[in-house]
Amino acid sequence: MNGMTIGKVASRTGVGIETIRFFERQGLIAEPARRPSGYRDYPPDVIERVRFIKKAKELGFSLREIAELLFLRVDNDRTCADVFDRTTAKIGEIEDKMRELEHMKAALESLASACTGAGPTGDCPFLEALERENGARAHGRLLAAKGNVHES
Amino acid sequence: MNGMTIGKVASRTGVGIETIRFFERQGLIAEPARRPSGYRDYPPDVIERVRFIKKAKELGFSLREIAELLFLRVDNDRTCADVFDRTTAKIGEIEDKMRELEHMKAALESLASACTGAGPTGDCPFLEALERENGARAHGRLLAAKGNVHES
DNA sequence: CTTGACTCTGTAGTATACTATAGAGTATAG
DNA sequence: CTATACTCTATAGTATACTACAGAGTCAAG
Repeated sequence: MNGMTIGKVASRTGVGIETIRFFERQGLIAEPARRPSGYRDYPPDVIERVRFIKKAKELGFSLREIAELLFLRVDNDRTCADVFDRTTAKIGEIEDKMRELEHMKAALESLASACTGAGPTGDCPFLEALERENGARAHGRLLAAKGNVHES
Repeated sequence: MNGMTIGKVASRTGVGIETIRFFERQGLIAEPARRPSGYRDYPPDVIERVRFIKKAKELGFSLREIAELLFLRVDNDRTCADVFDRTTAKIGEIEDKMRELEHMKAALESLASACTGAGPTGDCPFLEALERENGARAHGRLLAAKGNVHES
């Protein structure tokens, strides 16, 4: 029984044929079996893998980082504790991203509600809304993610 | 009195001098005032702006998208309703990113807990964990974000 | 058994986002 | 004053992630 050709994978994932071959060269997807003709013959699970790569890129992960996620496993080189550490580190990175997104979302919501009410106040309403969020955070909650504010 | 030189902005934001000039050429930060020497003279709020650009990039926004966020405002070209629409669209994009991140986080947590227990099961434990999450979602919650699964 | 769509390898080109360098002027500590 | 650090413009180079050929072979409907 044959699997999918590269064109099928491309159309089912919304990723170009050239890009899929590129991912293969970069080691992000395994070299597939070949048909007698030399055509690549993909197993079904390549679809999930390509879709994951696509999504992760949209979330700001580089192909190198995506490879790290994809190769998180216990094997000859990595102990279970090592994988656990890397995994929790990745979880931390993701939580950071989520916090920043939540922050941006709050700023945009503030901007949207300000818009329905009064007009613009300053030069960059979005950054002002973000600042209001920063202020709210500093007083009410975490205070994190403000960077080093002191002079050098 | 004088504001900051470009080197100060660079050290306080963790962004290179060349990159700040690049952001200026791209229109992401306004051309600053100049000192008699020709040196750029930045107001304090450029710090927040550069930090925002840096963070937004880490969240997978392109410089073009970041510019769109930065220029969300009511002016001669844009009505209030237009800004409201764009803002809510951006909020939607952010919510999508957050959902994906939550999904990845759950997969990684599943991977971390599986690791402390039994050994690896298949070729790519991470994608398997992600699949388990997909399954859980399809049965318990949203069912969204699975893409088009049907044949073409 | 041909014709049009698909795939192969290899190489080259593009877009985005920096990053480095040259050559000259400016600022400031000692 | 002068040495060293900083900044200027302009241009060129790099890394990442594709994207587009060229030229040849393969597949599948009619």
